[in-house]
Amino acid sequence: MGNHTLELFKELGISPSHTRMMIYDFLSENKNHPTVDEIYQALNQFLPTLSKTTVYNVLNLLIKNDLVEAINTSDNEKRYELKIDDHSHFTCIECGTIFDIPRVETTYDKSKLPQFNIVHEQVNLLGVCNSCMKK
Amino acid sequence: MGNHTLELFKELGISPSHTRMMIYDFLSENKNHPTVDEIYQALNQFLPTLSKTTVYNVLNLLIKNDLVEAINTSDNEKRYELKIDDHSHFTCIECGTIFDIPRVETTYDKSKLPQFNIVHEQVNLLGVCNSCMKK
DNA sequence: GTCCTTGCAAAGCGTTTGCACAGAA
DNA sequence: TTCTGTGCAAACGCTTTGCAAGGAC
Repeated sequence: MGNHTLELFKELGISPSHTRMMIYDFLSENKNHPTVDEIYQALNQFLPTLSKTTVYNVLNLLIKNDLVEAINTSDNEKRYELKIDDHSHFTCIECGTIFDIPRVETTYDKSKLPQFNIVHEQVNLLGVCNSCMKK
Repeated sequence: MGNHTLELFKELGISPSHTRMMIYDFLSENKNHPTVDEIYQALNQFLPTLSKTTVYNVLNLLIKNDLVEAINTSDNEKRYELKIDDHSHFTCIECGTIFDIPRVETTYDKSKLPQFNIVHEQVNLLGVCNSCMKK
């Protein structure tokens, strides 16, 4: 896994520092859209001198290189995820958790939107998740 | 228009103060997803003692009453719109402008997502708008 | 009088910036 | 040496909170 990350970074010309690979691998292993604080808390055990600034620096670097995507949440806090598989999101309006779901297909006529050069689409379903429904 | 707003507020039990109706009417006439600051700047001419706190207060009140929806943008600033017509969004990745577009239909199988009670869906197309393409 | 809207000031909090230190090339 | 990754501290900007003054009823 780390080996794959190493090669990926080299291909993109990103110097593969320990911290950068740790953050990338963390996102690769934790598909729950963590916040900066959650990434920081988790990695601080292994990198005792880690700072949130570095987490921000690395995430923004990975975003520039199209490896990571930021999700803007309603509570003014961004969440981050690897930009690898094409999927959609379900957001629970009770607890705010974001779930990955299989890609939701859309149907629209591009010729009716000639004023836009559409390159990407996001679908977010909203509702109540299972554990919140039980409450 | 103001008359419609007055009745709408009364139905919902919202006391129809001048400031509240002004903010609602502003959103009704300006479908360009303004920020709090844009609303404040625009209405401050007519309400010289207006404060941003009041704009926040009113918007959050309208959100609670399902009249207004907040859009979370990538620049950590929320944008607001009336929650009336069912539409989708196109966001320009160059200038950040959000355009309303006709509702984009989705095709997914609800039975394959039994763990979620889906009540709403959002579609956001991303790309470059006309005026940014010319640059 | 009581309740509620408004708004000033301050706090809160996520994020970015300035800058310096240390390590890599 | 030069460049670059890291991290402390401070600044920044949007949003919320505390609280008091004034108006509505």
